[in-house]
Amino acid sequence: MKIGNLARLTGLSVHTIRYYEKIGLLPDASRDAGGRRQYGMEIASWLTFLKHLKATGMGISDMVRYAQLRAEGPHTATARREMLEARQQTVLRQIEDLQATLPVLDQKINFYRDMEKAHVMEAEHATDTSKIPRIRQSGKRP
Amino acid sequence: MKIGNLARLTGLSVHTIRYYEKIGLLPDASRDAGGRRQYGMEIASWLTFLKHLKATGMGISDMVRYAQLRAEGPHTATARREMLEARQQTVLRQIEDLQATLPVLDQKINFYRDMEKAHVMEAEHATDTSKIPRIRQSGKRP
DNA sequence: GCTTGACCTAGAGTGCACTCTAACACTTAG
DNA sequence: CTAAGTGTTAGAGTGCACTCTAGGTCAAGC
Repeated sequence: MKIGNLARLTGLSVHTIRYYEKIGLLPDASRDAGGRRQYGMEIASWLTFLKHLKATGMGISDMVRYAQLRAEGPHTATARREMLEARQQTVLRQIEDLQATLPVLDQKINFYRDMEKAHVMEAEHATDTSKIPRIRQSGKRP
Repeated sequence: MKIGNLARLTGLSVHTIRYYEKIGLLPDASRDAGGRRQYGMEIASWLTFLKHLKATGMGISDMVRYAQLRAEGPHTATARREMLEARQQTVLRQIEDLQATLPVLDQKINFYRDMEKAHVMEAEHATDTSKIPRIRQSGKRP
């Protein structure tokens, strides 16, 4: 597989794949006769896993560290497991932090709803629409 | 309240507060006789709300837009509510995305656990420790 | 034979959100 | 009176993660 193909497959840009190789996230690719990078499927799954790590908020430098451990062989299994367990914890904390923002947003949204209602009532009063019966909209009219 | 005090109160740096003013996240502060910024408590709660917006992943430019709407007055209530509702949706999506990474991490962690177990067993076999009874550690010994 | 398109390199540029520097002004405690 | 501390400005610098440019090579189809 050539680099453009891998890019299409993974959703990364060709530029990004070369950049990942340069910083050590990908092993130096083998080359064809013309010097072009040749990839196998295992690189696609490695990139997919990297995308998952990225989705956890892991930074490039940690991902490089993980890639180095992986390259060192099976005796780094424990170190890698510990990195992933640490990630688990940060993901859980991130979820908590995001969840904590929801009530804040909710409260403000309701505050604005009240503001809008008051604004409408004020307008109604100002133009004396209080005696004009409100039109009830029920169901959909296309 | 002077800027250093506000910084301590909100956990932001003095630099950041001035930067926020420059880009329009904070109204231009009133100054004392010596030209120093003077703040009231309402700025502290505004900054706290901005921190919540930041925690939702909102970028600076959107926060500036929100601040501008706020400065324009109550007739922008609807626009502001819509911004916050959009935020709600992105927060929910972010939570989902993070939750989706958890099984991936779990799987890999278990994979490494198995790898570690296999590694230990291999080592035991190599050094023929199979007949040496394992020491059971129960409770704590300081 | 020539054009097209995919690939190559080194290195420069981008956008975000700060973060810091230099050089100076003012206030307050000892 | 002076030193420490806090404030001021314009503008430069930082770190991250790409993203793009210039100038080239190479293979395949017409």
